[in-house]
Amino acid sequence: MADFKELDPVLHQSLRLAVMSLLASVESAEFVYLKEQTKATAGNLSIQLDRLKEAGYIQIVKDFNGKKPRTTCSITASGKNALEAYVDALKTYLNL
Amino acid sequence: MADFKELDPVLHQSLRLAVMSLLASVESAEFVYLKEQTKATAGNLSIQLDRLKEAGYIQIVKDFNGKKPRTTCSITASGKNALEAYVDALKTYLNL
DNA sequence: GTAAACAAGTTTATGATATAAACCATATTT
DNA sequence: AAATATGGTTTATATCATAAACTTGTTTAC
Repeated sequence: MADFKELDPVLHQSLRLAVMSLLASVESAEFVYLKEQTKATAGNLSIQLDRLKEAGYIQIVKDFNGKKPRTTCSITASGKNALEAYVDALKTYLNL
Repeated sequence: MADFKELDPVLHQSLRLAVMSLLASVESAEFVYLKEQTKATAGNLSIQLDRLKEAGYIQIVKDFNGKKPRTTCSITASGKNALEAYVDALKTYLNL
């Protein structure tokens, strides 16, 4: 009877989920910070941030901090909703 | 701070997770039953059951029910442990 | 009694994904 | 002026997920 809901494939990936989890509780976070927290490689993080952006789950703003490039990410309303839905769906799989 | 643990790649897939979830709460279940409950195609289910078996998370017994082939699956102790560990790991991603 | 349809799976082929490794541009240090 | 560091992006490959086709045998319809 569990009626397994579809798990959003964008969120059902560990690095993207970790990023979303981090972004859910802050105003915004920089690439370097996300990289440290998730222990991801820069390449992988770069790609997964792109996918989250393509999905409309995060916003990415690029500017310069002095002379250094800076990539700042923040979760969107749509991203928050998707994350909540994902958690709900997961609950039907596990008994949480 | 969250310290994102590795998510067991065998369990971090919806059909396999659904199967494990179903098997966790029953003595055993047949292929056909799992197929109905998960709404998976037979081919996909066949392959994912193999992978769960390869991982040592389930046992598969094949026999005949009258004249029909029957495939019966049950979770192993190792599978139960892995599922618990997976759920724990997920909790560090989401705040459950 | 044989052709067609059904049941229970398995195998194959391909398209999508994840990730490491290589690369680029600029800045700083030696 | 090399070498190293910073902040990323691009590319190449190996793995994975899944649909579609196939297999083996059984039941039903003609």
